[in-house]
Amino acid sequence: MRLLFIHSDHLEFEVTEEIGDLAEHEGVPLDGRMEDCAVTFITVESADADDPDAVVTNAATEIRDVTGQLQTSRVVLYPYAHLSDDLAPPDVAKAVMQALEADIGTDHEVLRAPFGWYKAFEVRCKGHPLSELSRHVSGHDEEEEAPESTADREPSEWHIMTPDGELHDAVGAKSDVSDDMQAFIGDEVEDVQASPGEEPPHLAIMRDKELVGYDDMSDAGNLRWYPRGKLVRDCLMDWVDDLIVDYGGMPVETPIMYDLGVRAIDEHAGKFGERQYRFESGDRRMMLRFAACFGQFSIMHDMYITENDLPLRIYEMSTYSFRREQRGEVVGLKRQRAFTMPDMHTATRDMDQAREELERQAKLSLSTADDLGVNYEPAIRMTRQFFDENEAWVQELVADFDKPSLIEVLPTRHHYWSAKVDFAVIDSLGRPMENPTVQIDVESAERFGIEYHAGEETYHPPILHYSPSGSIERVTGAILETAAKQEIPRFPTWLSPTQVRFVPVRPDLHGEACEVMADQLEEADIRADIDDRDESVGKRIAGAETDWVPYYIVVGDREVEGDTLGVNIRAEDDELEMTLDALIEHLEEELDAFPRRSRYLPMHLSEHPQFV
RNA sequence: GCCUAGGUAGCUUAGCGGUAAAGCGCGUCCUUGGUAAGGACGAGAGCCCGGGUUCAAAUCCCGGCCUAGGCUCCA
Repeated sequence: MRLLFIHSDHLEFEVTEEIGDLAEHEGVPLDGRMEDCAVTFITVESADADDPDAVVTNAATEIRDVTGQLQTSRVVLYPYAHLSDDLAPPDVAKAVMQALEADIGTDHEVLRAPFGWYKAFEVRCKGHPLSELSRHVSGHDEEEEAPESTADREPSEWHIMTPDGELHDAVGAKSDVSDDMQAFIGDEVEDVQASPGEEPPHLAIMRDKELVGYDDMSDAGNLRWYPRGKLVRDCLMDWVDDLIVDYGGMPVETPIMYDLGVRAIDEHAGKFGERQYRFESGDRRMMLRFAACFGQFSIMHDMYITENDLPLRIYEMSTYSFRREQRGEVVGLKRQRAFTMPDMHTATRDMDQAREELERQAKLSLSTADDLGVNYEPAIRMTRQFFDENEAWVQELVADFDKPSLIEVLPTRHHYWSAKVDFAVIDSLGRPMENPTVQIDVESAERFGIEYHAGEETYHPPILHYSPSGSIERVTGAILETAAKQEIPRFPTWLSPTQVRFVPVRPDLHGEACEVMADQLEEADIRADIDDRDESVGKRIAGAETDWVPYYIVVGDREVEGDTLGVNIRAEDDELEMTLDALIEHLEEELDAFPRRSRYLPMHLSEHPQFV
């Protein structure tokens, strides 16, 4: 709701013409005048329809605040549609105006102008500094969200469950768990602030290595990827796609924008308050998706699903999803306003199948930690009721993870999920980054009209939300944070923009030999380049080190004339004599399970432009 | 969104009322190199944007934007 206050010597109005069939005829005067009053022009907006009572209460508080400041007890409530372009339905607006009159009327003299009329009016503003004020009121801030906020919720119970099924007090168990889990407990349970004031190291790395940057011409939290970073990103996306298709997910692609005029969209979106990008397109109000739920639910809604189709797994790499996070929450690769999330939704027959799928999907994520070179700490969060009914299953889950797991038991359900598993990477400052997550959604099937058919009956399936890796940005961040903790910071070889680099001692004499070998590597789908810049050998080796090239080879007369190469293995800080074929064989083995992409930058470093 | 700190060359930073600096990168030349950075010279700056104070503002003040930290938030 928008409010415009004018502290006036007087206001006078009379109706001129009815607007459609909206006009109010009873309970309000069709003309009137009030002296020395706070004139309040009011626009009721679409979001107010979610909870009109709360909006009225909040608006009344604002009006009392203003009349208090203006030291007046006379108020004009004047419906005025022109303060916003996002109006509530007329019947809602009318009801809000009436309720507001009833509320304010208890301690003010109120003149309310009728809704649904063109009106002539005259107003004289007093002109002092406080005489013109505008306010924005919503149903959420003061009335709804605040009491719902975590601070006022009944606190969760926290435990550590060990793989043997024993439940321990979370804080008490700290001495028996890994450093990462200790940091996780510190952050989640004890509210410890790790490394306060320090900037996460991945920020410097993403710039220095020419991976990712900010763009001043866009909004905060919208990143741009340079070729080296784009290659890492694309490889990660290929990898997740392969993982999920192999698992049984069926890829789709769905729209990124949705019409807020559709009831289910508006209801669902309304729950997320201000955290969306919204815009007008022609005469439609649209929003950008904040996950792939909408599009995939829409597909499921339109499908004829039978019992035999379950579990039905619909998957999408959501380039992009948008969340207009608060400015202070947007940080580098940890949180953005536009991000890419692999998102799968699985419709299941019943809670038994939902639990079974959740377990398999969670295990799948956990098993990928080695591929990414990161460590995951598990957390299982659920309602008291879910835990009481499923304790044995939770024990089985933790035994399956084979890692002590953080257990959060929420006294009541606050979210759409009743149970949720997530995996956190602990960054180099000791702060958790939540990455993969899988949740059991017990609400959405009904809201979106998703059903499956079994015999004569139809049922709403429990639906799992699953992000097998977490957002691609956050995965990249987690890999960089993990690198920052390593003695020799590096990417896994399959993600390295350059996998093998040749350093010709004399580019004019040894460059050609390098090219022949680089071509041979590329034929085997290995990314190779040649540092042919006119720089000293020492400097170019330093370059291979700072570019985190996993394998690099100095090529001079000895190599050109001999059979073997001195291959520097960066991760091991070691040099091994081997033939090119042996190197290719070694890399084939190392890269076997991973996506292969060609170089994004020219083979010769002398041709690389500077992006940063 | 609120609070704190910062925004100076392509990058990282110094300067903090009085002629704008350094390192890296870039260009030219010398060096023709063997496992972590050879030398010389040179180009390159509406000092974030808009107002104000002052004889004089990158420097002080106010507002805005951006970045980070903290709070809150993370469906």
